[in-house]
Amino acid sequence: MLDLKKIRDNPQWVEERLASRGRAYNLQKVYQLEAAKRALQTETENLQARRNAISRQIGQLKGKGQDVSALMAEMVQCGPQLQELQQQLATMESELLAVLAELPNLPDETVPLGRDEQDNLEICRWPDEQQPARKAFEELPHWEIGQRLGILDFDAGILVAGARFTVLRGAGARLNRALIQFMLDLHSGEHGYTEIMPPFLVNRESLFGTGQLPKFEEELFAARDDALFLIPTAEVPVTNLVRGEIIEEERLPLKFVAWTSCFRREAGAAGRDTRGLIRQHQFDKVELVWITRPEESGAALEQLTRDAEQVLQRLELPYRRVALCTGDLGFASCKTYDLEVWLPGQGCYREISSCSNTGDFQARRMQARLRRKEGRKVELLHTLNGSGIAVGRTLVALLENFQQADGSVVIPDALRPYMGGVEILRPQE
RNA sequence: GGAGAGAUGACCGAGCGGUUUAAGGUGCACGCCUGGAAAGCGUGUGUACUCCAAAAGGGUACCGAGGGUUCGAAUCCCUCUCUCUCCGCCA
Repeated sequence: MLDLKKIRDNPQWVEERLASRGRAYNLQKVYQLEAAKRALQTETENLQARRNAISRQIGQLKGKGQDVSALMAEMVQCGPQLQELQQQLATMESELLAVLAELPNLPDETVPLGRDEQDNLEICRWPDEQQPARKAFEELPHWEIGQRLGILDFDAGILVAGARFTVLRGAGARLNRALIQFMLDLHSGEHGYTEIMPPFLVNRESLFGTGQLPKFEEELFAARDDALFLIPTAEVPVTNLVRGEIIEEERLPLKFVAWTSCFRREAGAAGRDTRGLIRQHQFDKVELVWITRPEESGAALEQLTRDAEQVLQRLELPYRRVALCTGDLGFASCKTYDLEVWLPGQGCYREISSCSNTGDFQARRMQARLRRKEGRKVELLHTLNGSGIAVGRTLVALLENFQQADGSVVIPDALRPYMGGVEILRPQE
């Protein structure tokens, strides 16, 4: 959520920043509501002050056994009038909140201007600046590799659940688990993150806090009889760990890593990535979350992204880092780096991690604050999140990058200890 | 799922319709005292919004959440959420 005071003090700048996302946001309603609300608030509070004063007087006089009927008579009109004002005020406040809650975050000044993903800025490639060379044989897409190996069973997914669900079998299931374990060990053991195992179902308050609600409800799976939703990302339960908290400055930054399954309805994605594991209703992801002081979040995004890149490097998967342009930025983000892994089966780079600084945008929704050592002042925290990294897509990348001419797939060194020493997956038959 | 108890400021804990602008204690901060510390004494101690050009200083709201009764609600009524105890069921 945006800072109302900032909107009030610097409307032009805010509108300009919002417009850089590629569509016009009309803030007229905010200005009007805000001004009207303040006027109404003053009026209401003045009346409340009067009521309180007279009520106190009544109490005191009554205590002395004096007559209070004159004062009581005066107060009789006060009640309904006050109730009317309070109701108007409450309506106005919730209208204002509703408008504010749907405005996206302001892009950071360092974010490249652009309309859509075409305008994203490539920062670097790994292991070098070349596009990875094609192999001497025809490289297959992962769904074919996986089916030949007998580890990806798309038909079974459809059978037990439906489209966009997949069953992993044998070494496929093991590989998925090995990747999770490898990533968690790396981040908690070497990068200093605290491992979290959060609930996979969350309430509305949490989803509002991180910005999925109210605007993106159609993207979520909901529990029918309870006010709970399946998490679309671990960002939701993990970031909300600080909701409503005031954290002592010296405890920051907080760094969390969590494996969860993620559940997304993919409502707007009909027809896209219908084959394979790229776009599923359920997938595993290891997520990184930082809670920082405001002045730290810029540097934190760089570090968080490097931590995510480490996963790809250790797994020897070629990738590039891309800075999203203003038009491609997510709702809550003020700056995002995507990591895109090379997929030879498709001959392109695909997103495998998205690392975002949300500044104080989520913190304001969550009322997550810090207390400064000096001055004891309270300020909003900054929150960041990034995939470290998407497990299903990593599995895809492994299959496609380490496939051999004979249909086998080599397991990279870093993963072998987690695969019980298995070094190569061979086609069945 | 059934029965009961409860939810008050950083923490403990009183209050159960108007002398509470939330008693008292602990903690914390500052000051006095001390060679230094402890003890003792004194002062202060939340959040949000708002009024004022700003500061100083006011005002309003917040005693789990939301409604209601009342001139006035932490206190009475209703609904919900959560916690604890016992019973049942269960990985």
